[in-house]
Amino acid sequence: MTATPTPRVTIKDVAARAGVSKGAVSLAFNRKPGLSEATRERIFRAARELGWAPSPTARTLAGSRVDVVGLAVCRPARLLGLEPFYMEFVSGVESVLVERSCSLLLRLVRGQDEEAGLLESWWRGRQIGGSILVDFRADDPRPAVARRLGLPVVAVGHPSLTGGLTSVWTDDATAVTEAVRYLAALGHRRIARVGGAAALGHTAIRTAAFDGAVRALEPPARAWQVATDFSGDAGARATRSLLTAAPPERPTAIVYDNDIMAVAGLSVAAEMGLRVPDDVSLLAWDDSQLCRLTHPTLSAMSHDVHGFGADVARTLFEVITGEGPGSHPVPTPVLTPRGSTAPPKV
Amino acid sequence: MTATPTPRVTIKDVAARAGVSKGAVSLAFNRKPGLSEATRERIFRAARELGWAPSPTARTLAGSRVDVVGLAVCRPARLLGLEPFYMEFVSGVESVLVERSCSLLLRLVRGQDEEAGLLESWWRGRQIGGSILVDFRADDPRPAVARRLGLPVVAVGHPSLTGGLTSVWTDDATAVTEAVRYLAALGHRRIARVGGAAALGHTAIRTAAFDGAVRALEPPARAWQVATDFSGDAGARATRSLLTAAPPERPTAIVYDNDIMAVAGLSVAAEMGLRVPDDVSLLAWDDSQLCRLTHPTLSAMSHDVHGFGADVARTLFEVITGEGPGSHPVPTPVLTPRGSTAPPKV
DNA sequence: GCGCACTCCTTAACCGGTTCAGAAATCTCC
DNA sequence: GGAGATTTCTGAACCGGTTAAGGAGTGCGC
Repeated sequence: MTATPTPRVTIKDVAARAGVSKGAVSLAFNRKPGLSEATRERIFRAARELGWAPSPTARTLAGSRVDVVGLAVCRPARLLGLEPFYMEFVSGVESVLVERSCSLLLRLVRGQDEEAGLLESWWRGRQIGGSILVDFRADDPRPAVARRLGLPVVAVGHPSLTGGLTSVWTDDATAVTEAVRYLAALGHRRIARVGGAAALGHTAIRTAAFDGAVRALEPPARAWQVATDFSGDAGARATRSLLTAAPPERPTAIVYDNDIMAVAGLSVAAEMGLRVPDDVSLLAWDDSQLCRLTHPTLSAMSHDVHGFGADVARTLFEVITGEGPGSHPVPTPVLTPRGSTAPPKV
Repeated sequence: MTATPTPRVTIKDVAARAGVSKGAVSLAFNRKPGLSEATRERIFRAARELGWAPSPTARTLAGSRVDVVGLAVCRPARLLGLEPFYMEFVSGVESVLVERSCSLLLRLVRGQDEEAGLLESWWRGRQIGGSILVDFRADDPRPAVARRLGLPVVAVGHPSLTGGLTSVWTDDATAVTEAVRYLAALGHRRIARVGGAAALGHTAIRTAAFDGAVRALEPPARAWQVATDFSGDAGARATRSLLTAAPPERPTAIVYDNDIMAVAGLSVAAEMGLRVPDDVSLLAWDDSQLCRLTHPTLSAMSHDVHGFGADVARTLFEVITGEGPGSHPVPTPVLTPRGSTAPPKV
C-alpha cells in the first residue's frame, strides 16, 4: 500500500479555474448573497470539472458548523451485539444524517462518567456538532455537562429523566399499562414482568407503571417484577425462577422488557415442559423481526425503532440550529398480538 | 439551549502559560526530539492546568494523521438490526480504536458503488485515515478505488476476493468442511445448507466448500443448497421448502449461514411438527448468545466476533503505518455442539 | 581564542477553508 | 453629469495546529 501522492485539489484550484478569488468560491458554495448568478454558475462548473468539494476539516477549523454528530452507547459489548434495538436505531439516525451529509461518530463507553468526559473532549476538539444521549439513569451527569459546554444534544428518554434537555421519548408508562390491561382482559390474574437494568430511568418508569396498572385491576391481580441486565441469560434465569413455583404461585403471563429476553423465556418454558401460550403467555417489547421467527411467534409491544431514530436525529438538527428545549413524544408502542399470548388454560 | 460561548483554550494559551512558543508545545505533544526534559514537563503542566488537548481538526488540517477510521456497511436497515454480528464486530473494532484514541465513522450504504464514492469523498476530505471494507462481491469496485486513492484499508474477506488488499479472514472453507464431516460422522447422509446472499464472495466460498465436502463423503451423500438474503424470513422460507418433501427426499441436517436463519429454521421445524434434533439436525454459524437461548440450544460454528473486529482494527493500524499488503487469517470457527444436532432418528 | 558541533528553542510559512472590510463597477435619481 | 446607493468581487486576517529553517547559547578540541 504505497500511498499514491494523490494530487489534492483545493479551493484555490477551483478559484483559479473559475477566474475568481477563494472568497468567491466560498460564497458560492455556502449559498451566500453577493455573487452574480453567472459567476456562481461558473464557479460550480469549475468545481464540477475538478471534482472538488469543500474540505469539512478546513470548514470546521474556520469556525463554521461541524458535520458530525456523536453517539456514545454504554452497554457491555456482548449485550450490544445482541440487542437488535441499537443497530436499528442507528440506521434510523443515519437515514436522516445522510440527507444532510452528516456522519455519525460512534463510541462504546463503559459508563456515563466516561461518556461525559468523551462529550467534553469531542466538543472542545470540535469533533462533533451535537450529540445523541441515550440510557438515562438517576443522577445522570450528562445533562449538566451538556449545559455547561453549550453542547447541542437531544436526549432519548422521558422528560422526567433528562434534566430539562430536549428529549424524544416513547410513552412507556402508557404502553406498559396497555400491556397489563390486555393480559387482564384475556383473563390473566397472575402477571409478571422481567424488566431491564434497574439503574436505567426508563426501567424505573416501566416498573412504576406496571405496579400501578396491576393495582388498578379489578378483580385484583397478583404481580411479580424482576430486574435484569437485558441479556438473554438473565431473561432465562428470571423466567426459570418465576416458573418453578407451583401453579397457584406461578404467573400465567410474563412481560419482557426486550425481545431477546422474551425469546429466552420462550425456550425456558419449553425446557420446563410448559406450553406457550396455554400454560403461560409471553409478551415482548421492542418488536424486532426476531419475534416473528420463534414458535410460537411472540406477541409484542411494537414500535418503529427505525423511525424513532430518524425522529431523534431530526430533533437534534433542530437543537443545533437553535430551537429551544422541547419534548417530542413519539407514538406509543402498540400491542401486536401473536401466538404467545392467549387466555390462561390453567 | 443557549450556546454558552465556551472560552476555547488553544495551543497559544498553553504556550503563553509555559513561557514558550507554539512550536515548542507542538513538539512536546508529539514527542518529538529537540526539547529539554524540563521544558517538556513545564509544557505538560501548563496544558494540564488549562485542560488543553490538541484539536484533532487542526492537526488533520496541518497535514498529520487523521484519527478516524471509516466503516461503511451495506445491508438493508431491517437486516442489520437483526444481525448480531455487526454490532459485536463494531464493538471489537472499537476496543482497539479507543486505545489509540481513534474514532469510528459509521455509515450505512446501499451498494458498493455508493460506498466507493463515499470512500473517495471521505479520503479526499481527510475525514478518515483509513477504512475497513466488508462484504466483498465479485467485481467489487472498492479495491481499485482504494488503490487509486492510496487509501489505507483492510479488507475483511478471503484474499481471493479482496483484490490484493491486506485482508483479515476466517477460513470459511475449512469450517464448512468440518461442519459437513461432523454431520456425516453423526450419520447424516442428506445434508442441506441455507446460505447467505449469493452475490457475496464468502457465500460463494462456502457454497463451493460445501459442495466439495459433500462430494468427498464416503458413502456418498445427498446435498441441497439454497441462497437467501440472510434474513430470518428467508431462512424460514428456505427451511420450509426443504422440509416439506417426504422423508427420503428430505434433508436430515441443515447448516445455516448465520444464527438468525437458524433460529427461524428451528421454529419452522416446530411449526411443521418435526423434532429437533431427532427428525432434523440444525447447525448455525456466527455463534451469538442467541444460539444458547433457543430450545433446543443451537449447535454452531462459533468464532470470536469481538476478537475478529479487534484483529481487523489492529491490522488497519499496521496498514496505516505503512506495512505492505498481507493476509491475516484468524482462527477457523470451531464447532460447538449443542442440542440441535444428533444422529438422525429417521 | 576560534571554529565547530550540538542542544534547545523560535520564527514564519502552511494546511484549506470562512469572513469581513472595503474597492471597483454599475445603477439610480434628480 | 455627479452624488449616493447597490451590487459584485477581492484581499487579508484568521481558525489551531505542524514543520522546516534558522538562531542563540553551550561545550569541546586544538
